[in-house]
Amino acid sequence: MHDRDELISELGEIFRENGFAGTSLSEITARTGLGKGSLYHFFPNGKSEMAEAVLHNIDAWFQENVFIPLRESDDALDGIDDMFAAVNAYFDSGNRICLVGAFALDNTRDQFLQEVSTYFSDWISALANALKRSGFAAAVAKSMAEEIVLGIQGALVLARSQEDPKIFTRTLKRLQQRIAATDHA
Amino acid sequence: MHDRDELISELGEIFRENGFAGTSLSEITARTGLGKGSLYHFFPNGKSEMAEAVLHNIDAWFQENVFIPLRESDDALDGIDDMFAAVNAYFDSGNRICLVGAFALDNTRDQFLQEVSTYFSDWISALANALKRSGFAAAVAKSMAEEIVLGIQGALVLARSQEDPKIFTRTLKRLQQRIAATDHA
DNA sequence: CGTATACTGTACCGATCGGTACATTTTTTT
DNA sequence: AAAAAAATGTACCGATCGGTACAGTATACG
Repeated sequence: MHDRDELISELGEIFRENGFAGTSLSEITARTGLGKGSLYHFFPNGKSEMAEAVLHNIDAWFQENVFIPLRESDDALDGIDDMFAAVNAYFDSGNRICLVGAFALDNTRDQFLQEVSTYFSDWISALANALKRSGFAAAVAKSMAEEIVLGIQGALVLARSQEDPKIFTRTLKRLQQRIAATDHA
Repeated sequence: MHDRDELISELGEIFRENGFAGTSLSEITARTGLGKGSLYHFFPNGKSEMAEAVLHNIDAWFQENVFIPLRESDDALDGIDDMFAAVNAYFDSGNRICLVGAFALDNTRDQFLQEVSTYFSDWISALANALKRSGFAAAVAKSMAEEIVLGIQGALVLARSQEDPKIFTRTLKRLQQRIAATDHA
């Protein structure tokens, strides 16, 4: 494991596969090659601090690659296009789930409530902002943003259930298409 | 615990809250009031047989209350309306998650691949069938059905992440609305 | 160089894990 | 009532859980 960032993203993959409760320290030591000594040196609070770090990394990635472009791109529609491209890359064209969404579903959520909650609310508000800037009325923008974010989450669930990542990519296309097809007031 | 059915639905709630990996036998004995002796009498294969039973019960409920009405209602649009009502009731207006969707996200899926996979494919195909009967072209019906099922799953994720069940109910309304608003070929 | 600091491996902890064995109790059947 | 079957409580199993202690090693820095 080269650096801390690489370690944290490997931790993320482990949590994605097994869930938080389903991830054991022994799997972490096996997959990362790090002994408990090292692990607890980097994360004195153990498993939950590791998950915090992973969530923080995810947040930072989305801030940089999705939320800020959405809010600050000169052309709002360009920012939205960039979002779809970034999201498609991040979720590996439907082969990778959303860890935050997975955490949200069971009582893991309660342990990371702040992170889980703001991840989605930031996303929706950044996207609504871009839609508004692109000409939609505020209420319409808010509603569309919610629909898009939720559509992405649902597509990830369905894609995995069917072992068919194309469900995700075609959903992304449909959502993107609908923005273009909708009246820009 | 009156009967086996009541036991199985309590098991379902426990799995919903904790996930499969996060559910311990000790929590099950505490919540159901049944000792290990009884539990292993009813489910000789332990936790995974309990989950199988829960998934089977869910499937039976959806078959009866959703899939069959969708396929066999005299008026296809009535069947679809019934689906939305049944789904809203089942997911307790956004206060209850979809266990199958939750299982789909992590490696729990692999242990129940058949059940997870057919739950969604049955749902989509039954809904697509009703949409087709109501006048949509086959390809459109298939696409709409996928969009609706995935929208429901995404809404459950988002609602829980925000502790706001209204996200679910308003998504249901929007999806239902869109069927009416779309050209019936 | 020497010394402080960062990192790591190993042994160990009590608690809990899922599961088994089996005798006892309760219920059903005759 | 007697016998059979279903259901249950308890004690116990080895394995693994997350976490700690700490000595040892590597690395950075003066």
